[in-house]
Amino acid sequence: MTTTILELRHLETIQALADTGSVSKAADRLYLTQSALSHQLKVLETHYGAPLIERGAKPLRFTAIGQRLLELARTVLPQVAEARRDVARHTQGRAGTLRIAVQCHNCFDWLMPAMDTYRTLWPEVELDIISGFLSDPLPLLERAEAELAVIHDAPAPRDDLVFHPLFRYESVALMSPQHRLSAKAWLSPEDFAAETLITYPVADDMLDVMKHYLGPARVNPKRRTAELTVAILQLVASGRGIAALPAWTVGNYIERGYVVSRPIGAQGLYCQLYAATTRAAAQATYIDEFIALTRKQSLSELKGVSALA
Amino acid sequence: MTTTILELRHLETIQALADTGSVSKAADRLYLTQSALSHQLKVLETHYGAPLIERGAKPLRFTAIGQRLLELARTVLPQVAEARRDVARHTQGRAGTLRIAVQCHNCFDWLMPAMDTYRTLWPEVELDIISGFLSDPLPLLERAEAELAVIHDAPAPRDDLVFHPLFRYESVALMSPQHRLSAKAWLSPEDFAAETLITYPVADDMLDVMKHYLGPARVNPKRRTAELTVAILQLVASGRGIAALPAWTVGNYIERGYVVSRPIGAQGLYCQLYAATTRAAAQATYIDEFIALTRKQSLSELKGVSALA
DNA sequence: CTAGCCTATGATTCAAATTCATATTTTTCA
DNA sequence: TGAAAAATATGAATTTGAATCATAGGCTAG
Repeated sequence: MTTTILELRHLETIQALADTGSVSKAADRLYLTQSALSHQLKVLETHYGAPLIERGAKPLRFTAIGQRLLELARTVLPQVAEARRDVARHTQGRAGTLRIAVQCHNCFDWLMPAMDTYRTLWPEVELDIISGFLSDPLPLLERAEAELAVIHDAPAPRDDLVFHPLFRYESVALMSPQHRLSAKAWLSPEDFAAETLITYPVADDMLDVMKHYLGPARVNPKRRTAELTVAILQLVASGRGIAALPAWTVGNYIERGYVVSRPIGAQGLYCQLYAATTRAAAQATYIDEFIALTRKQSLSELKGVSALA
Repeated sequence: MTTTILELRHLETIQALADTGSVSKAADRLYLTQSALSHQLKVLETHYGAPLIERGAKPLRFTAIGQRLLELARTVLPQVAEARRDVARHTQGRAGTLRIAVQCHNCFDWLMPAMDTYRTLWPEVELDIISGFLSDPLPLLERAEAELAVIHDAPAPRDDLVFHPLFRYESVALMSPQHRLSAKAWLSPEDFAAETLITYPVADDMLDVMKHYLGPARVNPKRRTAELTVAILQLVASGRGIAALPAWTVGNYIERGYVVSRPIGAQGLYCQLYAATTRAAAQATYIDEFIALTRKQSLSELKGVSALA
């Protein structure tokens, strides 16, 4: 009778489809294969006897019934999420603390908006940022001085900690539009050698370019440091050197022609962010939700950011 | 991450649990086994680490988190149903006609309320009742003079028609409280033999007692007929004879002591109602929904009615 | 205490969702 | 336009997990 072929899973898919604009990207976000979503869609479409999306449309358009199901997803999924939170509040202890240890300057760019959203969902959770800019924040977790640590790259699996993938971003080289290197399609380690590299005043292993590109290539350019991103960009714009920053931090400046960006290496330099928690904390819904929310919000609002397996 | 263990299926289960007050009854309603629901519950409960229902409570009480999920089900499921209707309106032709052929007098008791509810959900569907009180309404389906026929008992499977189970009800014998047979716990065919049987003025094979009980026993009591249920009951109450009617039609009269009821046969006489449609009509969502709604509403509002496999 | 009803559970079966491998289509850019 | 890259579709294999079956355990009422 009321054979409910439709499940929440499908609504998640439809929402991801709308958010990402493509089947493959939606699959990434949902931690599924593209094939899985394609099959899911086919099941729904044969069930309804009509397509949900218009095949061969670049920004992915929904048909009328696709729209209607999307609307359903948009109203229903938040209600489900809210119920989940309420249930978690009942089953797990009342409130909780969430102290977040961050390594990198730029992380504030996405952490702050995510925290703002989170606060509306979990008002009772005490949120804190611990920013000593330590090169290794994991000991903070062990010593129970933080519940969550944002770290670069996937560390070796550990018994006591869990690593949750956040997202992947591209670090790009920045230079003034007049800079001689702007003629190149991408920068090699040698290109950096003769330049002044403008960075935050932190250790090398906290700088993506050094750790993953120039370090392995044994290139160590001259340095100049600035505390603030704007200061770095100002130095870059005035030709004092080149910098390397995550693509998302500089989108505006590039659009305005203030500076130009070039890939680091032929393939570009991609970096990965993970959230680390203790195994216990990973069980707590309020922490789990913070990670999921951060991930989702960052993926949809930051440029040049993509999902991570 | 946001591992949605919860699915619409679970919400359906929780709602059925609340509606029926027991796991087994809920299973019947959902066309699942009791075991299936028990397993479902266990999955949810181990996931949340807490029970959803209080074990060993007769009318089945929900825990706090069970309540919360029930609340979710009650808000979400209607939204999903509405979306389903909207999608059906898009994919299948605009409006539709639904002409219902009924065999039995009593069917109006549950058909009318169901039709009222249905009209609010599918206002564009033209609803009609065809009540010639024919003993076999199936030809009406074949001749496309009706879209749905309510019939007694499961007929032999046919290629061109689909039979949808509606529900099971008990037909009970009715007599005045002073009647000598009221001393018996249940009535045998012989008990009927010496009595006057008061019935609607229709053929024998449309009367449950005759068709399924007295007919096979070759008992053919004296008759007296009346058009209206109240008239039959009046005759019964005044000792002019006994009657046999579905339990749900006479609930009030029995409670007030106007008449008393006794099972027909030691096990009671149970009858089955089915909705028949053409195979094509069974595909149409608006017809399918009518059947589902009728079934559900009758099961929850009529006394002495139970689910049918 | 026993019969009857309801629920729980392990084992098995069955269905369905996902992945894998690959084909097909579409897009991009030289 | 052609070739490479990206995105999507699809059949088969695999894996997951949901339902049933068979049965045991509990509770209630007579």
